[in-house]
Amino acid sequence: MIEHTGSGDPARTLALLWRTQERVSRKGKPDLSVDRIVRAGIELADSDGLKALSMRRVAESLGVGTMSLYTYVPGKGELIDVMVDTVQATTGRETAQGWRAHLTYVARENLALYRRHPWLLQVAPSRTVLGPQVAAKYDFELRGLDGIGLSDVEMDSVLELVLGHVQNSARGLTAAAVTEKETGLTDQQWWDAAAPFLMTVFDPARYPVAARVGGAVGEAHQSAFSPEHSFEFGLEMLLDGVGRLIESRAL
Amino acid sequence: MIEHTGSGDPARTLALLWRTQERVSRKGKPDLSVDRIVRAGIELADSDGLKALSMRRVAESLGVGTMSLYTYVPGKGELIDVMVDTVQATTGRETAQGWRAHLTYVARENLALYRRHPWLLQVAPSRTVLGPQVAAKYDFELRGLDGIGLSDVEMDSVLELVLGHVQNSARGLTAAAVTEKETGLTDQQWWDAAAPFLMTVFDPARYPVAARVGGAVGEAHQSAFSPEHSFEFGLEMLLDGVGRLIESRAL
DNA sequence: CTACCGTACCGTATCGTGTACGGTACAGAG
DNA sequence: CTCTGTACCGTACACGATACGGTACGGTAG
Repeated sequence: MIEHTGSGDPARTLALLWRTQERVSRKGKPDLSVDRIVRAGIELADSDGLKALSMRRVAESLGVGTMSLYTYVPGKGELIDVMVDTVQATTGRETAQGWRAHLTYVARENLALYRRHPWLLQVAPSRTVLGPQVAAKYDFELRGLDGIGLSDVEMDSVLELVLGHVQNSARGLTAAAVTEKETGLTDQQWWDAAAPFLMTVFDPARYPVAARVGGAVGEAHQSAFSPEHSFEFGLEMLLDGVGRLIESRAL
Repeated sequence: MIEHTGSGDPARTLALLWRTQERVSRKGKPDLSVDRIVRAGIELADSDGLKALSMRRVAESLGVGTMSLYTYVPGKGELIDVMVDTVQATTGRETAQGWRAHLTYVARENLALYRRHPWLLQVAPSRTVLGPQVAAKYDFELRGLDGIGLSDVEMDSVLELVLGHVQNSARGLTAAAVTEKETGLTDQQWWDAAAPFLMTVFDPARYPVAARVGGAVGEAHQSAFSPEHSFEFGLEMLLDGVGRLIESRAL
């Protein structure tokens, strides 16, 4: 289940993200607000996953009617957009010495973000959410790459590459937990149910390398060691490549 | 919208993937079949996206009632699983000289696969679909990394890293098209609608680097050059890192 | 040839979505 | 007190997946 966001008018979405509406509201007593709704949405998604996020459930958790939400938020897509932007603010902004330490820090912070909010992986990254928190984070992350010889486009490409790797790693790290909640089946249970059947059908003669490697990976996975190591190992490789690029630009 | 797959019994799903059921069916005249259903599903997803894939629409395109599908397929999740497995068979299997050429070939083939079937990006990669085509592809892709000094787990990690990069690149490359279909808005239209508002709110003083780099990336994007280049550039970096690893293992 | 029965197919119903529309009730202004 | 704008919500609709209980027919047993 990949959720698409921001259904309609971009200007409307942006106004919401940047809170431009100046909700004066003399009349009536608004006990609801965009922030309360967004907070409730984040809580719900954190605990039960994106699939469980419905307007009805958000409204219930706030003790209001479903349609009341639409006074503050144009629709579900936009709500998710604001949730995404809001959550970016929780990443750290420490300045590190040098681009390599900076990118390592950025990678770790983003990985932690995905761990706190696994549902971010379920949101389709189709059109970037251009909210204030996203902008601030983007600015911070680029700042550590500024003035070391890379072009603007290269800075963006490098950052994108690192963040992409983080996202892949996050998938590996949180997949088990998310899938377990989604399907109600432990990885172990799933394997136990699948294994006997696979035995009869997965011919090691037809797939010799896959069988051997798959087996080894399965064993390594049980020691719960592989995903973290894979993250660090991939990051090192990337940074080495980036280092070479920077050196070539510095000449 | 990320679609989750394979709802229920793993054994049932695997039996479906490997076509173990031996549908003898003396009685009645089955003009329907798993393959026909899967083909229809792939066609529908190719042209209209995963979001448009509903049991009703698949049934309609086959000229049968919705519930008839359930005679052959346990549910929508399992249908998607079979679709995913089926589509893997279309990737090339040419043997290349050396691991670097092999990985480059594998990366390109996978990128092409995503281009042919963008909906693959919308399927949650939660639990690998262990079908015959996936197994065959995995085996082929690993074979080119066998016997060059890497451990089994390392072989898998390297492959995963490359495929992850391909997936990220595929997102960049196809995002525009998919999002356009999903939202009915061109990137250009979206920007035109968003730009005037962003001007008023996106303070270059607050986000100096982001503003500069974002602008440059936007311009580069218009020349439709960046994503392909980003794919190649990232791949080179990864392969350099892998080369270093292999050298260190060869000692 | 008839009776039977297993199976392919499907009509209907249930429950869950997002959200459009038309109220209702209340707070503040005149 | 009247008027009006707004916060909130009840209901309805158009989808979605899929459980359940038929129906109709082809092959087989007698």
